Amino acid sequence: MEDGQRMYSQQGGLTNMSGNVLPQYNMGQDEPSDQRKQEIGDILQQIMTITDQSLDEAQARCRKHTLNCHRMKPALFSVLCEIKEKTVLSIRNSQEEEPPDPQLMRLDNMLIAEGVAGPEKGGGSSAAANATAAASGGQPDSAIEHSDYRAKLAQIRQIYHTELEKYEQACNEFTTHVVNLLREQSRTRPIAPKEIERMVTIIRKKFAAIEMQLKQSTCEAVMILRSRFLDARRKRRNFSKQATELLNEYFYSHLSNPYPSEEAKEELARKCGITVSQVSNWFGNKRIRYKKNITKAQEEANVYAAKSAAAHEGQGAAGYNVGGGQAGMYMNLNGGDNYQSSDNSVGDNVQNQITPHPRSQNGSPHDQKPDDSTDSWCAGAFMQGLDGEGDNYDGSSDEPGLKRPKI
DNA sequence: TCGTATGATTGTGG
DNA sequence: CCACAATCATACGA
Repeated sequence: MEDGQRMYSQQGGLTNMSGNVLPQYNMGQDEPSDQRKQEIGDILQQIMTITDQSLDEAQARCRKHTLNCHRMKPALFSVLCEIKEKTVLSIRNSQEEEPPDPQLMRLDNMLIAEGVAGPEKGGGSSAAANATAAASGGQPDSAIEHSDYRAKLAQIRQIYHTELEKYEQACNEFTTHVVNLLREQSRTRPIAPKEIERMVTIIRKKFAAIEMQLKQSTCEAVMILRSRFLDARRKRRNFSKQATELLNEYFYSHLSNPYPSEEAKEELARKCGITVSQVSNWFGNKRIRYKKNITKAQEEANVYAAKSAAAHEGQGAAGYNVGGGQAGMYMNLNGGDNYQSSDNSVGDNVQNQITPHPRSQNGSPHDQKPDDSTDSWCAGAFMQGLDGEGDNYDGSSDEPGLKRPKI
């Protein structure tokens, strides 16, 4: 109470100061300034002391009413609002304008890209499907995983949207509540509409932070889902038999140069229902494993050669008769006794014999004759005859005999 | 359950 | 960026 009084006495100066301000608000124009000061002083005193008084409800209502009805009230209200704005609110004001959070943008982008936060429910769903398809390269093999993935993603999306809605609703409810409260209080406290607005933005910001957390955890969930379902390494699927067949056919029919061109890869990918990079992987693996175990591969080569021959019956299969003399040929290539025929132990010997494939491949394999150069990828000479132009396995190649590989 | 096959990834070199 | 080599992680058959 004493404090209040002291402050009040200090505010005498303020009153004077306000006296300078008040005319701006067009108040009390027709009254002598002394009287005005007196009245303002009264009101201020009431304000300063009102909180220290214990009032029963009736009393409080009565006082409130008196205050509210006072003709000086609106003007004082404005002044106090202004002072408040200049002191407290301006600090907040300075922090208000901030650039869009890059983190939030990242999260938003990801959620949209993953089809979680799509434009609409339907759109989101198709976006999710697209994302899935893009990630898989449209591989029909893993359709089950994809539907599973999509279901899980839809679940995440559902939770996300539900939560978002909840937050939004809560935010709106809370905002309304606060606004109402402030409006109510603005009858007795100097609360300008601007301040209410500001409070609303503060609330929205708080809820935006919560929303961001939701987005973050949603992103995490999607990432986990992705890694679980779309990490092909973890979910390795063998290609279909047919696909493997096609790839093997190509490989063995281009054995002297098993480097399909981009177009050939695309074609193979299309035929096999796999991606181009899978085709590349396949050929990469095939080449390396072929080299590592040539004898076995040879047998396989013969199988495919025989198949091709059968497929092209009547065209003469002489060119595929790589079986009989093959081992001998290879022995030749490897200097005979050096070669160890036991499984998986050919490693070093073979590795030393083969001619690494040079980087430069001029054109598609279809453009290359089996023996048009000596830089075969893998001692390819003994394969000659297997290699044809495309599927033209007519065996009519009258190329000269075997070439000795570079050793 | 174990060994092998196989598709994918990683690291390296050109 | 591509090919290769090594390696990983899973699929699959015995």
